[in-house]
Amino acid sequence: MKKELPKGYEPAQVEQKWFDVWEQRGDFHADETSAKPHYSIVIPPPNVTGVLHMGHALNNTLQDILCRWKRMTGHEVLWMPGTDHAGIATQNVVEKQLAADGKDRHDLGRDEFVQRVWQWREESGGQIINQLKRLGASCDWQRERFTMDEGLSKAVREVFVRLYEDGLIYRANRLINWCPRCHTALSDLEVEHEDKQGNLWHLRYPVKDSEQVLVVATTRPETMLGDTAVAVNPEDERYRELIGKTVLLPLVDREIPIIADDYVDMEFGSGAVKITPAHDFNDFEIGKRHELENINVLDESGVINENGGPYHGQERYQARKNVVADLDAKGLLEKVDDYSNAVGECYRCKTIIEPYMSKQWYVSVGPLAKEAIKAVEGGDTKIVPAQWEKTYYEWMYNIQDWCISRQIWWGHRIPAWYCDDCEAITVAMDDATSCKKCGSSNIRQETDVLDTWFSSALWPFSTMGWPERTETLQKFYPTSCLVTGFDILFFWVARMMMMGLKFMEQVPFKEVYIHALVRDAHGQKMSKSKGNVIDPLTIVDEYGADAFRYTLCAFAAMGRDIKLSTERIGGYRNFVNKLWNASRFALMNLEDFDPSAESLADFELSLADQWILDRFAKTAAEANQALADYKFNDVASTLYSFTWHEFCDWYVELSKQDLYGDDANARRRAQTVLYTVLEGLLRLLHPVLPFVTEEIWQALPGERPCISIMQADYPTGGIATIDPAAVDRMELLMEVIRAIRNIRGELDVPPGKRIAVALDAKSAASVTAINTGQAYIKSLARVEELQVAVGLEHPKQASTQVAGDVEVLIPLAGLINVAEEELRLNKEIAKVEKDVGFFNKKLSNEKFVANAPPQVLEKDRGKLAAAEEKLTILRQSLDKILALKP
RNA sequence: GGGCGGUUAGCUCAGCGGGAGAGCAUUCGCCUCACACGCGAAGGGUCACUGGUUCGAUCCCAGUACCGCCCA
Repeated sequence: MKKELPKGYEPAQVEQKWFDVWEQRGDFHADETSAKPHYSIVIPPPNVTGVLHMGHALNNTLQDILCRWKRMTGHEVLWMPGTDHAGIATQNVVEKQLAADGKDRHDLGRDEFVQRVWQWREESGGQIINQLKRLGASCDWQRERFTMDEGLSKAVREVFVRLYEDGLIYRANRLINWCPRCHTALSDLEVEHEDKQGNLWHLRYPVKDSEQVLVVATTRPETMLGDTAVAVNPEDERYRELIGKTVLLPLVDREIPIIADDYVDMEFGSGAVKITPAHDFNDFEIGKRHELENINVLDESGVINENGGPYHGQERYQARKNVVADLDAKGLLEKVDDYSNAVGECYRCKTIIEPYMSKQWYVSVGPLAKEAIKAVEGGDTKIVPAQWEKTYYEWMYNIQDWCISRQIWWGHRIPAWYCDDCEAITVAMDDATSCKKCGSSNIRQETDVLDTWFSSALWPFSTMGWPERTETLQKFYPTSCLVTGFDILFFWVARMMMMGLKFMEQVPFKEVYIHALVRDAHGQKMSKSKGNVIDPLTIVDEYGADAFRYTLCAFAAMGRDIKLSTERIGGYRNFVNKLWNASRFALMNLEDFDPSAESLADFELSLADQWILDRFAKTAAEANQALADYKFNDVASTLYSFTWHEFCDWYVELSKQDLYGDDANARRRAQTVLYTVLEGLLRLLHPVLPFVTEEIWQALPGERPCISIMQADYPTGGIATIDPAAVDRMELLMEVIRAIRNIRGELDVPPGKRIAVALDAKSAASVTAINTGQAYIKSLARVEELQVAVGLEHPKQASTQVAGDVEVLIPLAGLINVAEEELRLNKEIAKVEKDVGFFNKKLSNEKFVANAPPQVLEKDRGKLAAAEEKLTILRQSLDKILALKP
């Protein structure tokens, strides 16, 4: 498959082509009967309504890097994909469609509405799956699951029934968070708190049989319609006389007691608080303590109900205005302050929630949390970075029972039946037809569905076929790793821990890697309303999936948010192109090369060969370590600098001598090394850059050992025996080349001009090294004539630079401006003087010499000696230059 | 109110006990036969502040200031 690669890398067709091949061939499929060690990850299932955003892109790129890496290191990899039915979010989408036709879900009825949602899902749900594929996600797509699948629904029901039977699921009438728009209860986690600028109204409540008024402050004056007490602190001298008396609640003319409770903060406002047990969580607790009545004044849409007297039928904020106006008219409004406080909003529709009395289903999470805490403490599950463990514990220790019922239609309907004859509840695996207690068939099923997060809590085992004891579960559970953002640590990770331990009796994952959130270039959270959203697919179109993946990998440093800028992505696009062009260079020079006919061991490797092979070995080792440690940014930077600054900048240039020269053996040797390093480099890069590496790898000469690069072995270290002394010699040569280039650059010697260079080496070893590598110097530093010897006679007028123990001399002879050379030398001397001063000071410190470890001391002494020698040479050169001046 | 994180080159960020790093941006020189999405060279930082530990602190500890996030 020899072919000419285009001059610039064009990602679009390459990506599409390879993804189709991989998927159709089943390259991502996990085999549960494989004897290889397993590695498994379950995808955090995106909402079926979701469109790919930066968070998904980061999350899935990291998972894909891990999966591809593990696949190449001999593991049987299962990356389990799927989507979440996203109860409220999905129901909202379909309700919006209905609203466009002037209908609501009640016009359709429950069955038809649910049918309609399924239909929506068939037609337009799950587009995010195709978007993930565009990123190159190597999930086992044949196994794609959906939380409302038959199998997963069965798991949900099994879990519900067993928790109920164990007494861990119960019903209770409590205050819950209610979304007046979605018409459903929400768990505490589903409420987002946002600071809002509002008011604090100070209301006057007349004390009965007295001229006195009690002033109470509130941010929600309309709730006064449901007040059932006024509370003061028992220690508060101001009100001691009033405790036990009553006030006459204005507007509704209800008599309510003045009570004493420690909860009341004497410092806040007037020190007297209105108590509305049915509409405030704190008040609810106080109400319980004092056996106060709960008067609910709202209906499920946030409209004042019949308990609100004259305000009946008014929407809550309209009622607020009216209540305030009416109180003001009666002289009962003391004052209004500006006040900002945290307001709870529905996480799905941003409507301000109301604390609302209602009967809901709960999971008693205490016993489950206990196990989940133990599992992390005992190290069965490791959280990376470890700082998140603290957050995890904090939440687990303070966990509240989980409200799992939702008053919507899209979701897993709670498998409980109420008997109209005896009022017993029947909870069963199979749909009940009669009451378990009295046998009556006069029963009806609970209309509520379960919280979406209930089913996702089971994801790691439900997707593998639980409650059956499947082969998949046996092979791949517990999963190896979970990759997720910290925003769903509680929603999802904590609950998977609880459910996994309860039902599988094993942790759901051995490690949890928590990555950062992606923000815009200024650190702002990306949101539609701010208009700062960068669409991942647009990025993929513009820069290619590989470049985008590399960017995310490079940004994914632990413990910090990611500020994404398109400039950076452009930089990695250039990187991919660089790799592409280096490969083009290689392919052009490997046309007559047959890798199966050559072996590295057959050649006497050049200095450059040994150097690059040494660097490759170290790079491979570093990459593996960084991947094992989830240090994705280290992976990216290690591979970047090897590819660009070592392989391209140096080795490719160095190899040209041999590739273009007359020595056929040298050419074959260089071809072998070039091929070997490039081929290995492609494998090293493949987890991050799957598309471009496959494309190039397949274009390399010779036969491939396997059908796709993704099945090839991941390099872990050396591929040839290297003489460390050869590597040192190469590095000296490179230093000499840099020294010559420095002079050329600083003194504006035209790049095309070939010059003469004299090298005065201080050791025979250096002379040998330079003689061996003189072709490199001539080529890379554009040198015409090269002289080298120990104690070489210096040209009369020369520009000087020092490289190791080699004095680099470029004869001035009309080339160089004396004044500029003086300037350059002075600059260099100043630098080295600073070094000498630094080390002198350090080494003359007796305490340092007495206390520092010997290696440090020795190293510093060596550095001082080198710097001093360099300084001497430079000063001598300066003297010579000055002597030239008129 | 409780907790966590951040403050390093103009910008975005690595590093986290032994002479300050990268990418982008900047300056200079180059269309050198893989690549101008490129090549070579260069400039640029009291590592927020104040103390402490140490022979030695950007790095460890304490405090201050300012940003950001999570939970109530």
